[in-house]
Amino acid sequence: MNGAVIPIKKRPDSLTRLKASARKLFVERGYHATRPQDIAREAGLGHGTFYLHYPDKRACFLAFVEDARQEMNSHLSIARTPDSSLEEMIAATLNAIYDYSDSHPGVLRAAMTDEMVIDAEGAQAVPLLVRWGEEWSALVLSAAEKGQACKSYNAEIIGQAIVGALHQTGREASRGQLCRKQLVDNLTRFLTRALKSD
Amino acid sequence: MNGAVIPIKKRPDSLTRLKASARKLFVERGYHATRPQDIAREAGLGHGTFYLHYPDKRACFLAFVEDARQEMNSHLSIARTPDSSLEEMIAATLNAIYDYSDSHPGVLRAAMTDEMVIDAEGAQAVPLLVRWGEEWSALVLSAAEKGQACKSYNAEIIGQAIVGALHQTGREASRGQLCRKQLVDNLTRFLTRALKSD
Amino acid sequence: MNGAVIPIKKRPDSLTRLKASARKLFVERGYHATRPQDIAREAGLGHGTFYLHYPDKRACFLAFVEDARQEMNSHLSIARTPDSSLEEMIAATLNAIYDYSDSHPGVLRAAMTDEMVIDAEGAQAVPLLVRWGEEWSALVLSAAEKGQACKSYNAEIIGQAIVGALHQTGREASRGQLCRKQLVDNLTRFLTRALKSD
Amino acid sequence: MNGAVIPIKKRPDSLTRLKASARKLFVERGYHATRPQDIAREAGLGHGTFYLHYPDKRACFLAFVEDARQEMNSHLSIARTPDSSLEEMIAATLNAIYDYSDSHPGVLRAAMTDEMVIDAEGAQAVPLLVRWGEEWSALVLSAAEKGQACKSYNAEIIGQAIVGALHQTGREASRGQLCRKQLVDNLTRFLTRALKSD
DNA sequence: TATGAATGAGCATTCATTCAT
DNA sequence: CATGAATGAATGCTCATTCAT
Repeated sequence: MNGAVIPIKKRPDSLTRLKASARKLFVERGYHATRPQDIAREAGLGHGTFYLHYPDKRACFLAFVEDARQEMNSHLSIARTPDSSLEEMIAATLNAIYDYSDSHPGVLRAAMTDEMVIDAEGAQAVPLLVRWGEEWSALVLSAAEKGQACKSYNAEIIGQAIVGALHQTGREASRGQLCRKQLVDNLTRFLTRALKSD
Repeated sequence: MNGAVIPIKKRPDSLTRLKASARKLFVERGYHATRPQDIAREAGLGHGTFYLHYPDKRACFLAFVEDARQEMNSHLSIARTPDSSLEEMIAATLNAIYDYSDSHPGVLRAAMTDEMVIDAEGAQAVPLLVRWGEEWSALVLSAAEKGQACKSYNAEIIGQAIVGALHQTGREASRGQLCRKQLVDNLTRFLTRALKSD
Repeated sequence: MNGAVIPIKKRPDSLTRLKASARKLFVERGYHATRPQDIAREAGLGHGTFYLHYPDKRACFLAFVEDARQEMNSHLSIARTPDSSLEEMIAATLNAIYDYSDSHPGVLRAAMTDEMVIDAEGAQAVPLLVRWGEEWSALVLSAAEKGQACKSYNAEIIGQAIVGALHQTGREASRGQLCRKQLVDNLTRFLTRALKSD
Repeated sequence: MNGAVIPIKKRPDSLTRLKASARKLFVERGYHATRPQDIAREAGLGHGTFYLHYPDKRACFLAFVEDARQEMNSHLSIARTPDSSLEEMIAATLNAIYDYSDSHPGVLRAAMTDEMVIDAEGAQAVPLLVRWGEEWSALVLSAAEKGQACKSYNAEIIGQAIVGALHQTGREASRGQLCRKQLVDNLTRFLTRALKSD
C-alpha cells in the first residue's frame, strides 16, 4: 500500500501563477502601468495573495528580471559550441537571442526597463544590460587570447558596445521593422569585422 | 516718451523658465518623480501657469526631448567637417557627443527615457534613439557611396546598431566607469573597422 | 472711496473647517476610527484638501490636542484669581475644568488619548496629562511657599496624582455617573485636606 | 502497556501559550500594532489556531485584561492584613501594586488601554480602572464605618479619584521619572491625610 | 484539534489637472 | 497672463478573518 504517495498533479501553485501573470503584464503594459492587484487578478487570486509572495511591487519586478536573465542564460549556454570560430560564435549567439525573443516576445525589452524608472533610490545593483555587457567583455577577452580577436581593445568598453548594438537592433526588430535573417547576417558580419584580429 | 525704449535685459519669460526647470528636474529625478507643480515652483511660477504652456505633463516632457535633440544636432553639425575620412568623421562625432554630454550632464540619458515609461498608449511617434539611428543610417549610406564604407550592409540595421553601441557605452561612462579618451579611441577603431570597405 | 476695503466676510477657510471637523470626529469616534477622508468630507471638502493643510493624520490629531490644550489653559487662567486661599483656588480650577468640559463635551477625553495609540514610535514629546501634572506641581510648590500647603511633599509626584484624580473622576462624570456639584465639592475637600499645611 | 503513564511535563496547551504570547505582545506593542497572526506565531502555532480559542482579536484582548485583573487582585488580597490602620492599609496596597508592576512591567498599563481605542461601539462593559475605582470606594466606605475615614465623602467619587491618582503616578513612574520609595511615601501621606476622619 | 494559504474591504496618501479669482 | 486652493480617482499596501485540508 505504498499507493499513499499519489502526487495527483495538484496546485498550479499561486507563486507560479503570479510569476506568469507578472511577466505577462510587465511585458504588455510596463512597470508603472501594472498594479499588484492586476497581477493577482490575472492569476485568478486575491490582491492580498500577491503580498504573501513579494514584499512589494518592486521585488516582484526584480524577480521577473532575474528569471528572464536565467532563462536567457540557459538558452545561450546551450547554443554555444566550444570550439568554433569567432564568426560562428557570434552567429550562434545572435540566433539564440532571437530564438528566445521570438518565443518570449517583449520579455527582454521589459526586463531591461531602466532601473531609474522603477525606483530612483536603491535600484537594481547592476542593470541587466550592463551584466550582459560584462559577459560579452569576457567573450571578447577570451577570443583575443585565442588569437581570434584584436588584442588592443579595452574589452570592457567593447562588451558594452556590443550589447548596446544588440539591444537597440533587437528593439527595432520587435517594432516589426527589421527582418531577422538580415539582422543576424548584418550584425554577425559587423561584429566579426570589428573584432577580428589584424 | 523714452518709455518706449527696448528693455534690454528683461527677465526670461515664463515658458523659457519652465523649460529650464523641466529639464533640470527631468534630468535630476526622472519623468515619474517630477510633478508639474515641481516644475512650476522651480521656475518661480504658480502651478496653474504650467498648463498655460503645456496641455499636460507628457507634452512638456516631449518638448524637453525635442529641444535636447535639436541642441545635440546643432552640436553635431558644427563638429563635422565636410571632406574627412570615415575614421575622422566617426572620431569627430564621438567627441561632439561627449562634449555635449559633459556640458549637459544627464540630459541625453533623460531624453532617451523609454517612451513606454511615459505613456503605454499613444507613445512618442519615433523614439529619439531610433531617429538618431536613422541619421547614422544615412551617414553609413553616404560613406558607402563615397567608397569609404562597405556597401553590402543594410544601412538601417547598422545605423541602429551604432547608435545602440554609443548609447550603452555612454551610459556606462556616466556611471563613472569608463574614461572618455579610451572610449573615443576604442569606439572609433571598432566602428571604423566594422564599416570600412573591403 | 476707501470702500475698497470691504472684507465681505468671506472664506470660512478650509483649515478652520478642517479643524472643526477633525475635533468633532476625533471626539465622536476616536483617532483610529476617523479617516482623513471623513474629516475632509465632514468639512465639505475633497480628500486631497486635507493634505494641503496637514502632512498626515497624526499631525492633524496633534494639532487638535494642542488647540484643546491652549483653549483649556485660557479658560483656567481666566478662572484663577490671584489672592485666594488654597481651597478657593482648587474650587475655582475644578469649576473651570468642568465648565470647559460641559461646553466642549468629550474634547478633553479625546485629547488625552494615549500617545501609544497614535504611533508607537516618535510619539508626542510629552503627553497632555503629564504637562498638566507639571502645572499642578508648580501650583503645589507655590502654595507650599505661601504656607498654604504642606512643604514635605514631592511636588512632582503630587502634581501627577492630582491630575490623575481629576482625569479619572472627569471621565466617570462624562459617563453620566457622577453629579457635578458633588464632584466639585468632594474633590475640593479631598485635595484641600491632602495638601493643606500642618 | 506502560504507554498509559501520565506524561508529567507535557508542553503547555495552545491556549496557555496564546495567552502568554498575547500578553507579551499587547504589552510590547499595544493593541493596534499586534495582529492575531503575530500572537499565534509567537506562540509557535498556526494562524488559524488563534480563532479556535478566541472569536476575534478583541476577545483575546479582553481576556488578557481579565487575567491581569485577577492576578492583580490576588496580589492585593494577599498583601492586605485584616486589622490595620488606614495608613497601613494604603501603604500595603501601594506596595503590592508596585510589586506587581515591577514583576510584570507594562502589564497594568496595557490592560488599562482605553476601551474606546479597542472598539468604538460596544466597548468593554466596565473599564478596568473604573472597576478598581469601585473597589477603592468600598475600602473608603468600610474605613469610614470603622471611624478611620471621614464619613462625609461620596465614596464613589473618592474611589475613582484615588485610582486615577495611582494610575497617573504609576504611569509616570514607568516612564522612569519617579522613584518608588518616594512614590509610596508621598502617596500614602497624601491619601491618608485626605481620607482620615476629622 | 491544528494549519496557513487565501481573501478583499479598507487605509493613508499622491498627483495631474481644473477653475474661480 | 498668472495664480494656487481644491479636487478625487487612483495607488501600494495591510490585516482580521475564513476555510479546505
